[in-house]
Amino acid sequence: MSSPSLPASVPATVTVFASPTSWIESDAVAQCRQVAALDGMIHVAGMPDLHPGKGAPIGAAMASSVLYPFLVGSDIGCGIAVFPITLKRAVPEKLAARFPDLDRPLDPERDADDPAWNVLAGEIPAGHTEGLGTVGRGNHFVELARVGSVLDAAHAARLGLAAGDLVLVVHTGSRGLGERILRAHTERYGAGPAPDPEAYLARHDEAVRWGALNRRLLAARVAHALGAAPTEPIVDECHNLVEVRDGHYLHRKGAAPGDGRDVLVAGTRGTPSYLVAAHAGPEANHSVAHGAGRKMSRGDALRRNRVKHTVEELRRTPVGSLVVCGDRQLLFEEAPSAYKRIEQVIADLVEHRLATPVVTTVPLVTYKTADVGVATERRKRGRR
DNA sequence: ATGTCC
Repeated sequence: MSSPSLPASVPATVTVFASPTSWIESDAVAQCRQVAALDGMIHVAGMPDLHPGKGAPIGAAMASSVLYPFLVGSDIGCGIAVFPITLKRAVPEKLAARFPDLDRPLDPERDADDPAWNVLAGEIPAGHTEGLGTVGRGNHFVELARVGSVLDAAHAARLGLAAGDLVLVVHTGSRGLGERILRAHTERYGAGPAPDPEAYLARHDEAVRWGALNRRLLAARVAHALGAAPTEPIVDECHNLVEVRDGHYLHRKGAAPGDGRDVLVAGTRGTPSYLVAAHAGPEANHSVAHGAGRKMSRGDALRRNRVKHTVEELRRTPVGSLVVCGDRQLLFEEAPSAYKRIEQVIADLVEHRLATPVVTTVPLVTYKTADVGVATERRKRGRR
């Protein structure tokens, strides 16, 4: 019995999980269609935080019979983890000053006696020590937050969370390692598929493990600096990776695994985040959103927010939290107004039955990059 | 996103 096979020219299906009132840039949808036209592509699922990326959309899960490294991008293994933390008092002003320098890597030899190494079980993946224990730039952060609303009491209790509890939220990835892995591919094959998927996946898996280790090291560094005990994460999902699933390659770029996992969907540095129970099916490529999603490009955000906001109001947010960020440009690029409303993203996930909110986390202190002195900042920027 | 383009 011969089964009818589709001609290779038929593009994959594209589904975007956002309500009509949600703002999705047409450029991002166009990128989804471009991806759908790639050889071997089966289905593209756009999450409600969908926005344009460099060549490929961010906030998308893309299934194909062919592995395309560029669809995952350079920050292989990037993800968000949540660690419970116990502190006697949580005064943002006092705690912000105690955050360690998370731009300085942990050196296995020089910092051999750093207690953060206790989270290391086994070898450092790929033997890669460059940048280990650092947060990076862009949308990455380490945040001390307080559990705000409890929206699913039973599920929150299972996670050991109650209103008022403190958590560390860590968003970072594989730093230079993932970038090196993608570059090794693109130098030879550009945006083409991986000719040896197993070889790419072996290196990819190391970057995924490195990212997870990096999040643990960062949480341990902060816990120790704040006088608390390091803990295991209660949530840790990676949103840039390839998963081999149902005999296909499921690429996630800014999309978290949504099949029965708990996921922290990041808000902004000035609004709550949502911990959700995800239950996304095949139509959504088993994925959920990873955050609020950019509403403005970095360039637009810098231009608009430089005239709209003062540095002071971005460092002290509407929810009363502090942002540690010695880089003014990054502060403007990452301002809450550069992002979509997290409530709308969550509402879209709920409406499409992809996730159920469990708790909100409200920022107290968000670390972006070391807080340099004003004089140093002026020298760096070379003006005024 | 990134030891990135001065």
